[in-house]
Amino acid sequence: MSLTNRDIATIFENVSVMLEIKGEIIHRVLSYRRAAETIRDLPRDLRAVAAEGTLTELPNIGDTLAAKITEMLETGQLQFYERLKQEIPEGLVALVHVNGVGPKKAKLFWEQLAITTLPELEAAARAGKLRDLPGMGEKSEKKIVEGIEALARQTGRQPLGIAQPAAQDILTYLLTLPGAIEGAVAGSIRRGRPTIGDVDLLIASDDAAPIMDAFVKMEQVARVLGHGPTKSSVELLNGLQVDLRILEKARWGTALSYFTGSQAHNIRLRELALQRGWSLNEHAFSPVNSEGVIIEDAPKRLCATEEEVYAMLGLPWIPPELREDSGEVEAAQGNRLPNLISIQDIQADLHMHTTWSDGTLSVREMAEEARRRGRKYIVITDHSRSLGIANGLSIERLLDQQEEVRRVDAEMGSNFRVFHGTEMDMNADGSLDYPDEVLARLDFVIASLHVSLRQPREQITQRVLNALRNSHVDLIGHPRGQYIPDREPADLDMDAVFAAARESGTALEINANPRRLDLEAQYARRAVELGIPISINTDAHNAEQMDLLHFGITTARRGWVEATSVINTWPVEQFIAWTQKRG
DNA sequence: GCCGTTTTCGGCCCGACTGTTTTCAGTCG
Repeated sequence: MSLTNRDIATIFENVSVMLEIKGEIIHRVLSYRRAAETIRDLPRDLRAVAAEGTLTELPNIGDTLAAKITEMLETGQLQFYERLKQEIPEGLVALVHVNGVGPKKAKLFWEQLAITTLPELEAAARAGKLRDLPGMGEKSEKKIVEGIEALARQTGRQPLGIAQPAAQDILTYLLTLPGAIEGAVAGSIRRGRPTIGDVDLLIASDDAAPIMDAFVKMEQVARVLGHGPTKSSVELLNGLQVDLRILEKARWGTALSYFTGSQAHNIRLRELALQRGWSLNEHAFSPVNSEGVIIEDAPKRLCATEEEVYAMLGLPWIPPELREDSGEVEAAQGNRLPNLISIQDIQADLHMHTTWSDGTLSVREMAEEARRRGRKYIVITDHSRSLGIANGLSIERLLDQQEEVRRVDAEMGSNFRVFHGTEMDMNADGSLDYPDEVLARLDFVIASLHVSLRQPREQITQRVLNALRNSHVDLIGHPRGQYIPDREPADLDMDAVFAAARESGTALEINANPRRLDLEAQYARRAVELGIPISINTDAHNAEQMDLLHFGITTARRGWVEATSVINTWPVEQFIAWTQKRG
């Protein structure tokens, strides 16, 4: 029984909560939590890092936690955790997931009423047994019942592609209200995270109260979680939580920076501020004395733009997509921030479908829609023969299609090129879905996983390695096969995939469809570090999906990707030369 | 428990809102 990165992250997270319930000092608690986050976002198998002996080079992993990781990898369990479970019931961890219940309350319920599970807590709350506990009352008891009910119907994190338009709609409404000067969608949506826990909106106004009132009274609001003069929280009918913050325009820079996060990035900024003699919050920079205490009557420094905030810290403005405390502050200090790719850099879409397989438009229509959106060339890549559900192309139909593609290419004129490719399945048995002599006749070959995504690690990794070793294969499409939020990625050995891609020079895709966003940012970043070419494509099955490209660009930016690493930023001549050289 | 151009020991970001209090602890982001 071997533990995965995710298992180990979960154990550290549980340890963190249990230590907090135990009353351990908060910094030790946070160490476990930060380590869990590091591991959860790690683009490599911990086993490989441990084998290299470089665990302590990971952020937030020191000697102690490295030893604990090693123990878990070797024995499948953690003695420290097992002992902790004797002391603190593991079930208490679930209690703190209830909105309004934290470590102190969980401990109270356990010690006073022997509650150790969610059902027990709900029963006690409904029976009115919580209200007489110290610090509790009828209201907080009712809130716990509601919190448990909310947990039950909670849909979990929302895909960026759903949350972003929803957030924009609400913001647009709020900006129609009198007194609303400016607004922004902040938080994890602004940072472009693939899934969104809650929506953070920011409004600049000198008269917050009426806007707040309108916000909590919106028709799609199911429940008001909090309602103060400058900060409110609501749960929408669709389960999405939306937080609204309102500040004056003169504080827009500090407010937007604060509300964009991430929390870890904010902490870094505040530490930097302290080093420079300032306490930073969402309102302003306040001068502090040598003990770090705010000097009350000294003038504060307000920032109306984010650029001013970063300038106060001696830094260039850091793009939101980088604000995860994953090296961006150090890069900014060293003037080494990446020159991130932008949507204008994209010249081509190398992955799209037509009515030949499961698309809704013809080759000609797709070409025209792509040209209308400013692309200079595209590759038509319909599904291959084994993917019957998507009307995959037999060899005969594939060759027929090539004639049509050539004809459309000629019709479109020399300023727009249409190439012929395929999105070929890597079959469950490890074979590729077309023979080499067929692949040799295509301009561009994508290999993708669509079936048997739950194969064991060695088996599914081998399928991808087989494709990478075929010189006709130019790109691995949506490499990890995830589908947000329903389907977990395949259990691929990404170290092995990267090594093989580096060897063969095969590109890896960032699929821009917000249900995929695959490669995810941390993997894209690792791929680029290794010199592996990237391609950002829409995988469009219709015209509308071509407009989702920006999600792919955002994901690439989160992965520190520059245009030079992305093959579809190239002029068409360079693209042709690259594919021809690959054979 | 981590981490380091103020430190290998002694720090570790900061404020809004709620409910129960009568000045504040707990929770959240």
